[in-house]
Parts: sequence; structure tokens; C-alpha cells
Amino acid sequence: MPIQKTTKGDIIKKSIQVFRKKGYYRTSMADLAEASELTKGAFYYHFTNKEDVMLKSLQATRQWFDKKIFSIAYKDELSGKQRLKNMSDVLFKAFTIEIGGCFFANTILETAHIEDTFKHDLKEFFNDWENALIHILKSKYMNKEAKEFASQIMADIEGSIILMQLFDDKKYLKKAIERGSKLV
Amino acid sequence: MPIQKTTKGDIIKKSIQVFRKKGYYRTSMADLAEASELTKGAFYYHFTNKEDVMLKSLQATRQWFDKKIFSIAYKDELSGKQRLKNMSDVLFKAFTIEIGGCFFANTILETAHIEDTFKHDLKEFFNDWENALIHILKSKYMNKEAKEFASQIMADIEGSIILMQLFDDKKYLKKAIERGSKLV
DNA sequence: GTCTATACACAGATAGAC
DNA sequence: GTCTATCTGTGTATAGAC
Repeated sequence: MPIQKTTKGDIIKKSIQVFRKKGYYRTSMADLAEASELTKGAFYYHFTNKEDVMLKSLQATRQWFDKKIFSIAYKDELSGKQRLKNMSDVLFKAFTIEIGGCFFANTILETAHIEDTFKHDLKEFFNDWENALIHILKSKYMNKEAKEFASQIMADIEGSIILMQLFDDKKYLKKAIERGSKLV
Repeated sequence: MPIQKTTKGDIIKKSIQVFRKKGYYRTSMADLAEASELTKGAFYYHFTNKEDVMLKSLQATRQWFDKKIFSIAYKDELSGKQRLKNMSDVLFKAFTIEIGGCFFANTILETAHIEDTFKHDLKEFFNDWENALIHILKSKYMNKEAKEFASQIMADIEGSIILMQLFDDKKYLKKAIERGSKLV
């Protein structure tokens, strides 16, 4: 086994940061290579093209959310209220600790009318999030109501992230999360 | 006065459509020229550069919203409920009749971390919207509460537009507007 | 596995004829 | 006011040396 100086996982982590900040189309392969301290030539050894990097970045981010955030919803030994609170705490960090808000929402607004390439992963992210919320809300509400409230929480949070970024004020997201917490 | 074949207003209208669909960076000057059935050379006669076209497009859209939508909030001869309903009806059409969702939200997520060029107009749009909502909500709520509900309505609607575009389903926006209506 | 060099397409923008 | 032609920069992607 030869020593690998730069792992694919490391490159993806760096690429996610760049994509989140600059968006998909505005990000160049040179930007991505530079972020991983590679030349363009070396970068192309790891990925076939920009679309490939983006897909891997979205998939890695989805996996992270599933493992670190959405899984909390299914820890049924805790109360619904507590699970929603724990989820919200990590969610807040995820959407604020690095610049760029919500990677998935950004990608939807940028690419949804141009190409379908990323739609599958984008949809899956919101489906996973919705299911996690529904699982918590089901203890208090009927199925239909739980589904509607889940939609409302996601919309409120995503819209607040937009306002947060525009006015450079985390209070928008904080308030949206508080509103969501009141529902359970 | 010579006859003007293509007016600046017409070009801006067409440009808005292109920007809304493709986003700012992905839109080329060739795209904008083609939409107005002009060559690039002719197009540059009307605008100094792409940034100029975008600024004029955002401003024209802002003016349209102020005149056609936000002004409804101040027709105090109608009940608050009725004014919010009338506003919501036009708003729904504005965000669905043409492809591309909310021009302002799209531009925030695409450009906010790259350049400040458009921030002023983007902020003004949301300020105008917020003030219109607050004006209606003030009849029922205290100032602080009215402000918070206004934020909530805007966030819910903008987030729902994202989901609407992803899942290609106008129900998301429809439901968000219903939730807003319940507040007054 | 990483580098340099380069091919090629397209972007923004300008010059100058009509 | 609109056209064609063109300059210049940058982007994606590949070839081939080390």
C-alpha cells in the first residue's frame, strides 16, 4: 500500500467549502484544486470532471446530515421535545459554522432550472429531513398534520437562512428554530 | 425623435426572465442579447456591462413589487385580512407564473458571499415586503410581535419556493401562504 | 500521484463599418 | 442604433514528462 498524500475524502471536504461559498457554476476547477493544494492536473487524477466533484460533495454532505443530525430523531428513548431540541442545536451549527448557509438550498436555486444532474440527491436530503421531523411529530399529531408541520419547519428554516445571509444576522435562523421547537 | 426599435424597458423585461431562469453568473451577455433579439454589439449600446443589466433588472422588479403588491398593504379602507389575502394572491402569481421562483432569493444565494454589488437592492426588497406585512399585522399585534410574524411569513414563503422548485409542486407555496393568512 | 504545458471553447467587452 | 469582427481572459479538460 503506497502512502497517499492527499485522500479523496480530504479533497471532498475542501471542495464542499468552496462550493458552499461560491456556488457550483462560479467555482472553477482551479479553485477546487487550489483549496486542496493541488494543481489542476493532479486534481483531475481524482475526479473525472466538475459534475463528479459536485455529486460526491453532495453525497458526502447528505451522509453527514443523516449520521449526525437526522439520526437523532430516531433515538426514541428521549422525549420528542428533547430530540427536536438536540437536532436543532446541531442543525444551527451546521448552517452557521461555515460560510454559505445550506449547501442543498443553494444548489437548488442555482441549478434546478438548468439541469437535473443533482436533483436526486437534493430531493433525498429533504426527504430524509422531512422523515426525521415526521417521526418526531407523529407522537403528538396525526399523520397528515405531522407532514404539514414538517414542511413548515423546513421551509421556515430554509427561508430564514436566506434572510440570515442577506442581513448577516444569525437571529433569523435562531428564531425559526425556536418557532419549530414550539410545535412539539 | 427617431423611432426606437428596441426600448430599454423591453430589454430589461426579457433580461429578468433570463436571469430568473439561469441565474446571474450562468447567464451570458450572448443569452441576454439573444432574448431581446439583438446582437452582442447592439446590446452593449444599451448597457455598460452585465452588472449594469442585473442592477437595472433588480430595480425594475423591486418597483413592480412595490407598485403591484406591497402597495396593497396600505389600502386601509379594506380589512387587514382582506389586504393580506389580496397581496398573497398576486404574490403567488408573481412567484409561479414565470419560471425561476423568487428573483431576489436566487440572487442572494448566488452572489451574497461573492460580492456586495446587489446587496442594497436585495435588502430593500425584503425591507419593503416586511414593512408592508408589519403595517397589516400592527392592527392585531404589538410592534415587536408584528415584526416577528412578518419575518416568519417571509421566511416560510421563501423556503417554500425552494421546495416548490425542487419537487415541482406549487402546493408548497400555496400552503405557506395559507399559514401566513391565518396570522391575521 | 503530481507536475507542466497546452488545446479548445466561450465569456466579457470594444472597435469601427453601415 | 445595429451590425461584424476581434481582442483578451478564463474555463474545462487532456497529454505526457517525472
